[in-house]
Formats: sequence, structure tokens, C-alpha cells
Amino acid sequence: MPELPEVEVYKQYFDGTSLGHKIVDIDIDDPKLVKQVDGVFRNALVSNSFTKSERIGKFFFAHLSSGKIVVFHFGLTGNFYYFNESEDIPRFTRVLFHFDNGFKLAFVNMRKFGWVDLIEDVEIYRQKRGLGPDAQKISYEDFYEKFRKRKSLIKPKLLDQKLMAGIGNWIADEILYQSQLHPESNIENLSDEEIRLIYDKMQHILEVAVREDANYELFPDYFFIHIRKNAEARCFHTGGPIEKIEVGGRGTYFSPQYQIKK
DNA sequence: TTATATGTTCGATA
DNA sequence: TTATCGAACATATA
Repeated sequence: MPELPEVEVYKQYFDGTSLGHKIVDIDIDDPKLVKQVDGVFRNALVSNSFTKSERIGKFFFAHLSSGKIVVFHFGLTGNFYYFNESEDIPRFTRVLFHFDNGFKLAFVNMRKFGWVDLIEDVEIYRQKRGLGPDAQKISYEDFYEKFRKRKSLIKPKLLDQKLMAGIGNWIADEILYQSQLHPESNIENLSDEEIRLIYDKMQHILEVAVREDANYELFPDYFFIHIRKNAEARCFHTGGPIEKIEVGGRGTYFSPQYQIKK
């Protein structure tokens, strides 16, 4: 379940379990998920330990004692799981790190859209990929500058990781619902006030989601996620129906009576 | 059986 | 050249 808040929770979990233990072995279930040629990944990790981590959007970076950095991306599914001999290896474990304290860290990834890589420098990597600033850290000025001049529908731009990193499908729908804007609104038709509103709602949603450990059940009642995929559910504000359409190739849910197309 | 899923990438097109 | 769009990727679940 990995968008910015979920990956932030994974980071906290990783930091609380997997830092400072020597890696004694690694199991790779499917080499296609490791973006390195044979052995390179393994050799770079074994007898190192993780020293610290950072996150940009949905990308998670774990620094090794050697100075190299492991990049994790969860794709559409997945999480970390830390365990010892008393438990079985989780289903869909793709990479398994064995630590010298007897515990293991599983990189679990059911749909195999996730991957791991090995890099030298986070900032160089970020620039090379064209990854934008983290959505929770981007300033309003930067956000405005990046979005204002665009010519496309608003939803696909919110999902564009090159403009800003971390927003995924449910958060994009959540932002537009709370902003009362139709997901197919054209950016050119939005006022400066509406751009500001989108930014403020985005910050609010991210702040709540991270604070509640990405546990949707704890989100306030007015959050769209509670009704997003429920055909019988009604809009919290209007009591009207929730509709599903496709925007930019992604399933998109919205409340047509509440969200206005600009 | 078919459609769908919380994502990114790559090639085609404008 | 740059921006945008759509298909492809792998696999479990309803």
C-alpha cells in the first residue's frame, strides 16, 4: 500500500528494526526485482550494516556502512517485515536480508512491480531520474511554479513524480475531493486560489495520513478514502453518488455533485 | 473468466 | 526538443 505516507511508515519500521545489524546473508527470490547484475547486489551488502535511511516520495534509501546506498521501491504492493526463527518467511518475500542477531528483514512484494537497486549518491540519483521534491516538503512557491504553467488535466499532473514525488492514486483522488475539484479539470482553468487550495489540502492529507501511520480507519470521517471504492456509499457532503471514471489511465473516483469541473 | 489493483517506464505522437 | 498519452509490465483477488 505504498504512497508517501505508507512508505514513511515503512521507513519508521525499518529504522526501528533494521539499523545497526550486520548483514550475514541475502536471499533473492526473483532476480528481475534486483536492478544489478549477478552478485553485485549481494556482494555490496553482505558484512555491511544499514546505518541510516531517507525517503523521497515513494522512494526509500537505506545507507550501508560502506557508504553505498540501497534503493527500495514498492511499486503497487508490498512492505517490510522483520522477524526471527519463531516465524515463517512471509508469503511474497522477494528479497530477504539475514542479520547477525538472528532476525531477518523481508522485502515483501506480491505483484512484483517493486524493485531494489544499489547506488552511490541519493542526490545524483534523484537528479538523474528527474524525481521532483518530496510532496510533503515542497514549498508553495515551488508547487505553484511547477503546476501553473502546465497544460493538462489536474489529476495526471498530481501523479507526475517528476513535478513532485509521493502522490499516488488514492491521495490524488483525496486531494481533489477535499478541494471540490473534478479530476478532469484543466489546470489552465484553475484560479490561483484553487491552486493554493490544492496545495493546502495536499499538505493536510499528508500530515493526517502520516500522523495516523497510514491507517485509513483512523482518518477523519470527511476523508474520501472511506467511501472511495464503495459503490453504495454516498458523498459525505452532498449525500450524492460516487462515480468512477478513467483519467490518465487510472481508475478515478469522485463525487460529481460536489466536485466541479473547471 | 474478466476486470481490477495504492506505480513506473518506454515508445509513439503532437 | 519537450510534453503528453497509452500500453506494457506481473500476479493475486473479487
